[in-house]
Amino acid sequence: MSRASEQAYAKIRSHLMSAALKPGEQLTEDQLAQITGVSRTPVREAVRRLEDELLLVRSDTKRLFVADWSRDDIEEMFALRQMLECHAAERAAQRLSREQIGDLEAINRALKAAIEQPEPDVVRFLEANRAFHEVIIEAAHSPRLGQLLGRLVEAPVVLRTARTYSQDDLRQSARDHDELIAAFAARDPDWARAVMGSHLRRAFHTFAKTVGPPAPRYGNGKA
Amino acid sequence: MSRASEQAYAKIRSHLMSAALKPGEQLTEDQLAQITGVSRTPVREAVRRLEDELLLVRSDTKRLFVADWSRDDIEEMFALRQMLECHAAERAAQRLSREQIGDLEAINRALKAAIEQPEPDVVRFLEANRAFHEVIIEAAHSPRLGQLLGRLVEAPVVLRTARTYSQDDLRQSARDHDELIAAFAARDPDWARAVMGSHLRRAFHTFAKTVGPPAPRYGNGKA
DNA sequence: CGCGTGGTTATTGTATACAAAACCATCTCG
DNA sequence: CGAGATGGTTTTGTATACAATAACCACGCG
Repeated sequence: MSRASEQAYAKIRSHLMSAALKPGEQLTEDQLAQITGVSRTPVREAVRRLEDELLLVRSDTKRLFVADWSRDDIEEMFALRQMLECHAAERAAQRLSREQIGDLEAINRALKAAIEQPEPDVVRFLEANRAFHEVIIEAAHSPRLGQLLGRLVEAPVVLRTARTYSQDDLRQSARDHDELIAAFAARDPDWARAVMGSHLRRAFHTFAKTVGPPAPRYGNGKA
Repeated sequence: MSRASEQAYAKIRSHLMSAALKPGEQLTEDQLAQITGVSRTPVREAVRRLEDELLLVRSDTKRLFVADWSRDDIEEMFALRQMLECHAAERAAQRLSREQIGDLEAINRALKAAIEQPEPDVVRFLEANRAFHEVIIEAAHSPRLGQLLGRLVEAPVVLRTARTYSQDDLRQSARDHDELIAAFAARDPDWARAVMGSHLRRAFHTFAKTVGPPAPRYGNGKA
């Protein structure tokens, strides 16, 4: 993307991450233009992208708001992500090159290094985690699959950066990654799929704990 | 979406369907502005949408082209669609209201009516087919799932409207729909998923026959 | 004769001014 | 007192002019 609109995108996104812009808050294009230092035209471009990624939403009458993900939204998102990313893992197991498997090992070493400190470096962890999954999606050789996943993966992470991760949770993720690498090395698609499935499902529950209780089976708070 | 950009979107799309704009052809924003009768600003908006739907693509240096779907692209798309829409069928089986099941029956009657003529009305068939699947996705109650599917479903259909459908193929589709309705009425998610799976996989093969032979397992024509 | 190189044109990206639509407070009239 | 109309204000949508960048082409050099 071009310079100004890319810059606008990055800047708005970082404001969302830092919670300078809060879920539910209304935004105007002018306001974002001021924040980003470019005119409304590239801002509109950036906003469209962020809408696609579900970080921003529009009301019925075109007013712009910071997205506010409910627990149900997050569960739905994880279910879809699990479906797609299990598929990716299965394909990747049949396609990963030796080099790519080596890359995954290196990334996971970096991820472990970020954990094993007096105070785990969550930012580095998240970055390594993202890179790990990206290699897998890349290796799946399904461009549209990558595109669809790009939409889903970032949003809840970005909007809830404040959440706390226990060191045990992080370590379990690293172990999952180790097992995924083993499945890939064995070229076993079924194994890879199964590990990815439990990896993501656990990640969901870990994530959900910090958000709130599940919605009741029938009826809801609004009724 | 707003008036001008919506109009631009619809007009460009119909040009793609009528093959007035051919796969691989380069486009300029000015040219599209002339065709649609609005300025470049809403055209850019429309183009973004069409890029999202993979009907248009950009070269590495931002040049715009009509997308040209290969057989492999179409197969990939159908695989993703199958994964997502089977999920939708499963959820829909647990959630469809009596009214919605009635709607499906009505839509499928209309679909059959479009087929059972001396010369099947393919346009009406496609429209009924789209409506049928839409009810299911709606009933799945998963807004993001609907959003993802919206991306995938239209593109190849639009870009290959010229294809010919045999009356037998169309009849088989109608029968699949009948069985889906039966599965929904029985509230059997497994059954619904299975029928949807074979329905779409058959649709892919039907579609693929008109496109070309599968790519060889190793190597390709380019080498 | 091939290939870089500079200038020229075509195309996309950005800013800005204006138009249309939505919002909101207030007033009017039943 | 309240429902709904009304006008001013805010916000989004569109057109247009200009800036930046990429493609093109012709020319000269090795």
